[in-house]
Amino acid sequence: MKDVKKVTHTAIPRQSLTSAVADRLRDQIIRGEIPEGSQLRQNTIAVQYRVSRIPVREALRQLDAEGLITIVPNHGALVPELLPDDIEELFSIRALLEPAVLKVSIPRLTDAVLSKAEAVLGRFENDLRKEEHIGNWGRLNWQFHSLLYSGANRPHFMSIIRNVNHNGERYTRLQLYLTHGMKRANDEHHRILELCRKREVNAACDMLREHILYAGQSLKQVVQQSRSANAAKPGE
Amino acid sequence: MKDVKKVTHTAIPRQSLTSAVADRLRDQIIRGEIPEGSQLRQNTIAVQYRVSRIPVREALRQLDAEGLITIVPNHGALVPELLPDDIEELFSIRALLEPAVLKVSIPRLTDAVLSKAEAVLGRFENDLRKEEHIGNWGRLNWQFHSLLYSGANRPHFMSIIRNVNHNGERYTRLQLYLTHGMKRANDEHHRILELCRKREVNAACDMLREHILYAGQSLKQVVQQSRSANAAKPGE
DNA sequence: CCCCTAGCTAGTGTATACAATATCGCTTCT
DNA sequence: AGAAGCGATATTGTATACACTAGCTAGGGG
Repeated sequence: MKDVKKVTHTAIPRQSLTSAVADRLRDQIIRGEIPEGSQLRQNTIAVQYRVSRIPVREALRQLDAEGLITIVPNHGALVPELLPDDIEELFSIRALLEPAVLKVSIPRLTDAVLSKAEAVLGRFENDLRKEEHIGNWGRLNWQFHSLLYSGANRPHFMSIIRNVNHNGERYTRLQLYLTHGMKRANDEHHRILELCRKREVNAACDMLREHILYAGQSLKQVVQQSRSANAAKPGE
Repeated sequence: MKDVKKVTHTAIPRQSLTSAVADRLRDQIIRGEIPEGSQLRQNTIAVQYRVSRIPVREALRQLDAEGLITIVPNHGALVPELLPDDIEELFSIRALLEPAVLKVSIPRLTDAVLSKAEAVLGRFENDLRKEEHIGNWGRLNWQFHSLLYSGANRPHFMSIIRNVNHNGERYTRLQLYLTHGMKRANDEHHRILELCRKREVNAACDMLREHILYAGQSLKQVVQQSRSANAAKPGE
């Protein structure tokens, strides 16, 4: 009977409203549904989600610490603007941390994990064919990457990498329309996965680093172009 | 007259209670005044600081996102236990990120910054001689390191590095009693600073990496010993 | 006509009050 | 005596209410 309690406890992880609000806001920001520069009004969010402002405020504090929003005292929370320099920074952080984790992870990757990763790539390609529904590209991309790192058992690394990826994902949306970039990313994913299967640690890490750096470079270019285009016609 | 308003606005940056509470709690955790394993009772903290529980809760959310505490739903906030593996992880993150930032920073370091860093080392040695008052070693150490990186202008890097340093500082206290380690760290600081002055980028970055890795290694050893000693006499 | 200021309004910051949940000791039954 | 269930208490979670701040607009004075 003791087990029942434990099972229900893990089965129904009634998360606090704060966490729920944080998750949904994070998702909306990452997907670009809440665009950069937006003011996050506590009351508006509270009404939307049918909660009081307390959980909203706590969620905002958390997202601020994750780097997704910026809280200005007595001024509220903003989704910060995304500058090309930020992209370069975020992707160089990834290029440093992720290969280091992969290196430790590869020797401990099980076949189960590898085929899970393959399955994720399958779903990715499926979405890619449909052209539409690119909304969960970011989620699949993160699933793939984090699966590759799962053998390393490095929680601190993972927590940082996750945050940085989330921040980067905000930009990735822009690139989505460039099917070219996604196709290339997909090919690279397959080759990286293959190298992991063969346990070719150094080659896999090198390719991962290149993969990340290339994505950052091309993304930066897209954003720069998009910015200058917007600057040309500033009034919406 | 306009100026008056502006001046007072910048002069008295009345931070919110939430931020103030977060700062003081962070400090207490880093210094070890709140030891690992502690339960952070919202009410207790609120009474201590003469505030309501609202700012306390928000501060706790923030510290949780910074990795300094762990919030368990309906169970409160804990200062997590510090395991040797965590130390290794935290210091390898530093060893990856900080040299990368230093590399970009060195060419842009001004003489003013360099002498500021030197001054920090002076205060450090002063404290070292007095033997006591090692309480602000962590603060000085961080000042020195962040000064060296200040030329890079990499806010995302810095935010992560700051958090990781804070987490590591919790352990550093243990090593404080080993004056040997601190003396060595001080020497290394001087040599790193000298290399920065000479703009010998690669040498400085290499030495910084070694500096970090060595600190991590020796700290890990100390913690392991301390743990096994405590395990021998578990009942306090 | 412009500027400056006072008051109004929207929004954030904080406190108090209430609800839900967990913990621990006690009783009770076997 | 031991274990299971129940209840009292402490602690967290959430809502409502109030206080403070900032930004804007309209009105008055130079």
